[in-house]
Formats: sequence, C-alpha cells, structure tokens
Amino acid sequence: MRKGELTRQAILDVAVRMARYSGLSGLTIGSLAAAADMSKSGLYAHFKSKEALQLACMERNSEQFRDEVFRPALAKPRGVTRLQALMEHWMAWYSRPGGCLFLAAAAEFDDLPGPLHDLMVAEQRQMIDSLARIATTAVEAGELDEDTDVFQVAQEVFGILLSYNWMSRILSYPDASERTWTAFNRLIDSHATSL
Amino acid sequence: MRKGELTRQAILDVAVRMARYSGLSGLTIGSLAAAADMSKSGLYAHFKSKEALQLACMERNSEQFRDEVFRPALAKPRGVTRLQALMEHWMAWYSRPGGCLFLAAAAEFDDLPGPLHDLMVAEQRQMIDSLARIATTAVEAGELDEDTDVFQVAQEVFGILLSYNWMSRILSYPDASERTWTAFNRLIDSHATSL
DNA sequence: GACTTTCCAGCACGACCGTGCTATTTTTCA
DNA sequence: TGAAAAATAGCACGGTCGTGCTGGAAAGTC
Repeated sequence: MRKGELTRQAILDVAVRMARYSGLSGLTIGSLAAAADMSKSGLYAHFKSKEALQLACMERNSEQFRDEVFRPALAKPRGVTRLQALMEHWMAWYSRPGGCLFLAAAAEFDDLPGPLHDLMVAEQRQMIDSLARIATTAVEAGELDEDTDVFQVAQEVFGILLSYNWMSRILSYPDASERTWTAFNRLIDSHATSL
Repeated sequence: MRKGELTRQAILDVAVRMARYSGLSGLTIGSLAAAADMSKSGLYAHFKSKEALQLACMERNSEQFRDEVFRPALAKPRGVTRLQALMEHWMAWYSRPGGCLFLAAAAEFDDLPGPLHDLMVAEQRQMIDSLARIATTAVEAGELDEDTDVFQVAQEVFGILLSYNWMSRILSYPDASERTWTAFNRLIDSHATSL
C-alpha cells in the first residue's frame, strides 16, 4: 500500500472519531488537520472536496459497523442466537464514545438532498435488509413462525435498539438495558413457533 | 405585548423551522437574518448570544410539541385511547417537513457537555415521563395489567415511534406506518388485562 | 406632542471556513 | 542512485462566522 493511502486511512480514522461528536457537518478541515498533525492543504489534497471527505467518512464508518456488529453476529449459529448476538454488538456500538455516526448523519441529512443524503439512505437500507435476512434465518431454522413478516421484525428490532440508544446513552436511564432485552424477548416470543 | 417580544417570537418561528433542516449547530445568524428579513445585528440584539438563541429554539420547539402532540392526546379519554391518540399525533409530528428538532438536537449534543446538552436531556426526560404517565392512566382504567411497568411501556412505545421515523421519513418504506400500528397493538395486547 | 425607552440597521472586527496554487520534501521505481 | 512521481507544507484568496458599538428610527408613556 502506498504511503498516501496509508495516510488517508489514518486521517479517516481520526475524522470518523471526531464526526461522532460533531457530526459530519460539524467536521472542519482545520480542526481535523490539527488533530491529525498535518497542514490543512496537505490533508485536503487527499480528498478533493469536503463533501468527498464526508462521503469517505460514511463509508469508513459503515465498514467499521459491519466489522464490529454484523461480522461477529454472522459467526454465531443462524436463528435467534444470531439475532441476539447482533443485538448485543449493536448495543455496544451505540455505547461507544461520541455515539453512532449513522444516527447523527440521519438527523443531519434526512431532508437535505445531495450525495450525502443518498449515501446515508443507501447504507441504512442495506443495514435493515441485512437485519431482515438474519431474521429470515430464524424462520428457516424453525424458531419463528413460517408466516412471520421479517421486515416487521426488522423494524421492531431496530426500534428497540434506537430506544435503547436514547434511554441509555442520552437519558442515562439505568434500567434501559434490561428493558431492551425484555422488549426483545417479548418480540421473539410473539413470533415463536408454538410446539 | 411589546413590539420587541413580537419580533422575537417571529424570529424564533423562522429559526425553529430552519433548524429542523440544518440542526441547531447548523443555524447561522446570517442566514436566519436573511430569512427573517432583518439585519444580522438587529436580530442578534434580541438574543445576547448564539447559544441563547439555540436554547430559545429548543424551548419553543418543546412548546410546539406539547401543543401538537400531548395536548390533543390529553383531550381524549384516559387509557389506551389516549395512548393511541398520542401515537397518531406523534407520528404526524415526525412527518413534518425537516423532521423532528429533538432528534436532531439529541444527535448533535448527546456527547457535547454544555447548557444545550442539559436542556435537551431535561426536555427529553420530561417527555418520557409524560408518556409513562399516560400509560399509567391505562393501568388505572383497568385496560392494562396492574403490574405493568409503565416505563417499560414508555421505552417500547418510544422505540416504535423512533423506528417509524426512520423507516418512514428517512428510508421511505411504504409499509412503515402499518407495521408501526402492528407493533403498537401487540405491545398493548401483551399487557392487556385478561378478562 | 414632547420625552424616554426600546428597537434595529450600518459598519467593523478578528477568526475561521473551504479551496486553490506553488514549491519543496519525501517516496517510488527503474 | 538518479529520474519520475507522489505527498505535504506555505501561503493567499474571498467568504462567512459570531459578536460588538454607535446612531437614528420607531414605539411607548405622560
């Protein structure tokens, strides 16, 4: 790997960490350059515009999310076990310092048209699809009813996770985690095959 | 009411509408002044700092939320009916152009200490408490089990709403609304008193 | 209608923004 | 090791940021 590509990745690591706090719009070349111990212009040369930098941040963040949330879950046996593992890692992801960049980006670009909006939506859609696919494995494993609407499950699981993020990280409710699992178990039970 | 106070309110109306798109950090005095047909300094004089303007925006947004979501719900008979009405108006609130300022503010200030963070958390907590109180009326009305954990219900209802916001507004899934009600009904059923 | 208070525009400020151009240093490869 | 290519710093630009001051216009009060 070329030196330049290495530096670029190092910059992106710093940028994503900063963006978790300030959002992608709040990210500035100057402060990023200072944090990365580089000159503004030297850093800027790696991305031809600020928007390109922001897009690269989103993509890097997606990679990290796949690595830290989906990949460990996919290592577990298919079915409810995998779904549980996904929940665990997802909750840990939300608990990282600075919070989740996706949630920040969604709030920032939900109604602002442009490439950043489009990429954000595409990444989010892909995530929901992956979540639904894992729910499908639980149906195939015979753990959930055959007529289960996996997208219904995906939407509800995502809601449970979003609510966890708010209650735990933002409002610091101590029982948030426990209530999250209560909600999840109730959701699974209601779709579980009655033997 | 003095002229100044009238202008101040007019400014805040514009500011809140703008902040729904750009967030409270993205709000700038210059663009706000242009949108309000005022000079920068003339507008600025009404708030002694940008932070004060942002705080005023949050408070105004809270008033609007109470007026448009909680007040109509409280006009309904206590119990599940009221909870349903709350859901309806809350969903309509999320569907407003620009989205919900609370969600934007939560993403912006979740890990940035300061008065804006503190006010955001306080408002959000109050909202959850009000939501739990409405759930309590359903218990008192004999519609939900006596041993229902109303904060569990509040957390789950909020999750259902958050998920609706994402699926509907951000990802434009056409079935989001229907699935939202499916989730809500199952939640209520699981806590309903068995007669 | 005079007087006082309030409101608001004009203007200026230092700081930082994103973005380019130009050298110069560093890396890469023959 | 020397030539070609890539990476980075220095510097400058027009623009906008938040914030103050100051004077005149408008509103409120008697």
